[in-house]
Amino acid sequence: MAEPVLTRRQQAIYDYLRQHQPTFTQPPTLDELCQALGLSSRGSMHKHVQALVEAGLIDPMDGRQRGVRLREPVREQMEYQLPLLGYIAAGRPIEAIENPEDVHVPPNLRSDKPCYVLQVKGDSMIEDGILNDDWVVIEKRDYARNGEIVVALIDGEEATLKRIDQRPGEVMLLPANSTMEPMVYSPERVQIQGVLVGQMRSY
Amino acid sequence: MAEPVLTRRQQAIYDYLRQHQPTFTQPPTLDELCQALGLSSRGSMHKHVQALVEAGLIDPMDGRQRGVRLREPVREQMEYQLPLLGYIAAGRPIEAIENPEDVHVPPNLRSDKPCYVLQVKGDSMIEDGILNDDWVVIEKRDYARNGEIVVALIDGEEATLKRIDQRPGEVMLLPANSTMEPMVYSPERVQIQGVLVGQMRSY
DNA sequence: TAGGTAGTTCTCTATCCGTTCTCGTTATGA
DNA sequence: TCATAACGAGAACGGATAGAGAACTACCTA
Repeated sequence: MAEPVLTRRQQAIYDYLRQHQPTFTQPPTLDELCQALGLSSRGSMHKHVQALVEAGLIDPMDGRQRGVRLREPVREQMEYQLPLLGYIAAGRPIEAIENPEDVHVPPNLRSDKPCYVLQVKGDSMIEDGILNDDWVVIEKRDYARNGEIVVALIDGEEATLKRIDQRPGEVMLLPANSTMEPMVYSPERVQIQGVLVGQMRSY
Repeated sequence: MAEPVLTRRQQAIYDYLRQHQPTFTQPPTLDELCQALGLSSRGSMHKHVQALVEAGLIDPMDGRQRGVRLREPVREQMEYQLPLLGYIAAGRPIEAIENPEDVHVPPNLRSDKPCYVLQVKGDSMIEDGILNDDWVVIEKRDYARNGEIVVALIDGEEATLKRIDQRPGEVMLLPANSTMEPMVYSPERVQIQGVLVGQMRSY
């Protein structure tokens, strides 16, 4: 696809949306966008937004209110880079990297949802073919189906990469290492932070 | 394409664009280019830019404002692609794909030598974290150091992915699967086709 | 049912800026 | 000495970009 050619104003609006999207609780209205960028005409703003829709950077907002949504999936599909957020080791919090560098990830190793990369420390998933120092691609998600491998945060402080089995009243986190025992928690202690969608290793 | 023979001025403008492109938030206008290069006539600048367009170094700016964009070499994408040559399963020849498609491979999963990609069929390397359906990145090479994982062709017909141990008078191919036995051959029966440098898996 | 909110479409206007043109200067080589 | 190419200045034209504001529509809520 040819890269979209944006005018100055279109670029400014797009930049604003990308920069402020994380802080939005809901997408902005056209009037709010006008105020943020110093316009006074809703109609003019609409024209610019419409141009961004045609450039494929924003989802078409057919009449919907607060319908200005960045089109993440498609944009990142062409983008082969994901942030390497840190290291994950069983029993310790994710060790965050201060300056998340970007890692190349082939499109077939990720989903079309927002993803990030962690580097594995430890052997707790060794029998599932996930070794020490492997990179894992995680789809950002707060739920999982049984049998999926998830990044789980326990008591808000310990992060771990395990296969999950959710039953009424309890959650089991299953290592893939016969020297380790399954862990059982009450559901409210376990917070899912993402689901494994890809893995890479360098020799 | 005609070889680009640039005049002094054209070369100067092209150099300026290449040098300053990364710092642009938006492509420059002709007036801004004039100012940067010490001209005062937009029309003259336009003539030079037009020459660069005809030389194929700049995208045609059909009337667009701020349309002076360097034509990027399309090379970028190719750098991250390697051919998927086929499937490798212990004990059978590499099943070649008639039309080798290209697979995206991150630069840190390959070497700077020629490489290709195979898809693994079978469980013979499971204890080394290489599972059925994984992709492996292979550096094309006809020798290996002991302990490396190699693609080996036996008797010119059977290909297999194994860890190698070469001793005087014999070559051992070691599976990473406790249900399988090491294989021992005389050196002239074993031909090394490549060495494992990377691995990928999709969930 | 009325009124408010917010997206859509339209016209009008001003300015930016690419485009084309003419004209003059300088350097080079036959 | 003349033809030609490279270069530059400047003016005039017109399309591209931008913004304001009015009118309309769709939807939700009181």
